[in-house]
Amino acid sequence: MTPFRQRVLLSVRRVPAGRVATYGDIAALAGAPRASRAVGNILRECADPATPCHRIVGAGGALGGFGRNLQLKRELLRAEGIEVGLSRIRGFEAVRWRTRRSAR
DNA sequence: GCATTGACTAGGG
DNA sequence: GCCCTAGCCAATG
Repeated sequence: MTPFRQRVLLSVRRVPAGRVATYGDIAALAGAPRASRAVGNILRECADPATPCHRIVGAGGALGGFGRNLQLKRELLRAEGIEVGLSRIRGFEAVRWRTRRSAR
């Protein structure tokens, strides 16, 4: 478990239910605004049950990925009150989790 | 230490 | 709105 990875997972846990954050947001909270890609690699494992990795989406509301369970990701988000289109979050800006530091 | 990979992003066609 | 390209980063072999 590398320090960066811990910061990323920690940041993901800070996202409240019913809200979503982008890989870039998480990267920024973890201290590396440009490491959105690396964040994806870390979430790819998604081994920690305490980490709501399904709340992390791509910029602009793109679903992103979820391994072989992208379908599940949509259901989880939908269950939290987030409307998901074919490949996008509906009302993304409205449900996007924002804080002083996550705002670019 | 270099090369490859991937749940990314912004910009252009 | 979709496809491609070029940067960017951490993890892995």
